This record gives sequence, C-alpha cells and structure tokens, in this order.
Amino acid sequence: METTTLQRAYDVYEDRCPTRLVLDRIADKWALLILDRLDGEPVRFNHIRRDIKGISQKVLSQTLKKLERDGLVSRTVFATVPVTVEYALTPLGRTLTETVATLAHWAERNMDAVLTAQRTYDAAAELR
Amino acid sequence: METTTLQRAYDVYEDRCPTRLVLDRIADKWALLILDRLDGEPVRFNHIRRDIKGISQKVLSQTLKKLERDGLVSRTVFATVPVTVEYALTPLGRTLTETVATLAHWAERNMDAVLTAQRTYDAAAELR
DNA sequence: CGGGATCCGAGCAGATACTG
DNA sequence: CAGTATCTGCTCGGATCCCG
Repeated sequence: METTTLQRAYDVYEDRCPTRLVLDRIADKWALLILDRLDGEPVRFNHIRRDIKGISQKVLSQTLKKLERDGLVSRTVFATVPVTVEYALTPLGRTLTETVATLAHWAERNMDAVLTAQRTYDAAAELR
Repeated sequence: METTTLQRAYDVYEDRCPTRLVLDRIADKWALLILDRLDGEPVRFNHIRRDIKGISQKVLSQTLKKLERDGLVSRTVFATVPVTVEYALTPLGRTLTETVATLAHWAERNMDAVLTAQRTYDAAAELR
C-alpha cells in the first residue's frame, strides 16, 4: 500500500510510538472546542464552562488537564479569595488552533452538502 | 465573548442545528484514519482492515457506513463471486482529506514537543 | 471560584459465530 | 469476500456532594 502520514502515525502507535497519542487528543470533540474557545485572551474555568454549552465540569476539568499535560494549554493560579484560575493557549497550542480552525471552516462550508447526502442516503434506505 | 467558528457550530448544535454532526464525525479517530487511508485509489473492505491495524471489522463497517451516509465515501459493489466491494473518497470527501492531512502533519512535526511537555508535567506531578 | 471524589447508567468496543 | 447478529464487558460521561 502507499503510506500516508496518518497511517504512518498509526503504524508507529502499534509499536507504542506516541504520534498516535497526539492524534487521540486531536480527535476529541471537547478538546477541539476548548482549544477553539481559548483562542484569544485567557479565560477562567467557569467562563469556559458557560460558553461551551453541554460540557460537564468533570469533563472540562479532565480535558483541560490533558491539554495542559500536552503543553497545549497553560494554567495560571491567582491567589485571590476566592481563587482565580486562568487558562490560555501556549505558543504550541496556538499553532494547533490554526489548523483546527481550518477544520471548523470546512464544517461550515460543507454542512449543507453533508446534510443533503444524509437525506438521500436515508431515503434510499427507506425503500428497503 | 468573542465568537469563534467552532463555538458558533456548537451553539447551533444546542439548537439542534447540524454543524455539530459534522464535527462529531471529524472528531472520530477511526473515521480520520479511514479517510486518510482512502486517499488514493479505491480499496476493498478487508484491505482497509488489514492496513488499519487494531480496527475491528465491526467498527470498520459502522464507520464506513457513517462516512457513506455523510457523502464522504462511496461504496461500489461488483457482482463477482465472491462479492467485491470497493470504497473510495467522493469529491466531497477528498476536500476533507486535504484538511485532515494538515492535522496529521502537525502531529508529526510537534510530537516531540508534546512528549517533552508530558514528561515535564509528569515529573512535576511526581514531587507531590 | 475551581475544582476533587464518588456513584451510576448508557453506549461503545471486542470476541465469537454465522451468512449471502 | 464482505459483512450481520449477539453477547458481554468496560469505559466514558452525567449527576451529586463536598472542600479549600
């Protein structure tokens, strides 16, 4: 077979190489939404939670921790009362959001085409 | 808040708009690997299965069906004995793989940085 | 405010067996 | 060859309670 980039990444994962770990992070819908939300000025925990409707505090916390571990997001604690915590993109994270934005634009542009395809597919399945 | 593309997509989803459905598809690791594998000439079912190590036949079948429903992948049956089925990207699917490839390249380029960040993070956590 | 700890149910994934 | 069907985990995510 011809070898594509993603496939190489996967092959390597099978040998316990970590490119795939990066892919797993990218393929997480909550992580994508959070990264996208952090594009701009630093944001506080509950602020993110309010903005990304439907995310639970648990999942938000877990995902932020993963992103911080990967060096994509920074976490800054301010010793106020009560405590204030700000999350922001690291320079590395910023390079990723540029790519992620491309995906988002694709989704916006091609949403209608996908929906039309779905309706056609479902209509054909109906006949059986 | 400032409104980003992905956030708009999510907001709309909360109102049952379908942009988010597209994002859910994109955020699926198996779907990404399959789309990437299909970039090129048409491929048969078991061929994909062999190439994408670790995928089960059930998940491959389900994911291909979703991708076909979304109009990203085409399925062609040849009346041989036994039956031959070829999967290929549709023109729409091809526009997506271009973007996906960008993500894959990001992963390749920044894998080392991510790993270093993880080690630093874990070392710091170790001290507690 | 920014989380951690716990419990619980649904859904997804793996293994196996069977079929046109 | 290209799947479907079934069963069985087992993880993920939601809800709730709590704390510094």
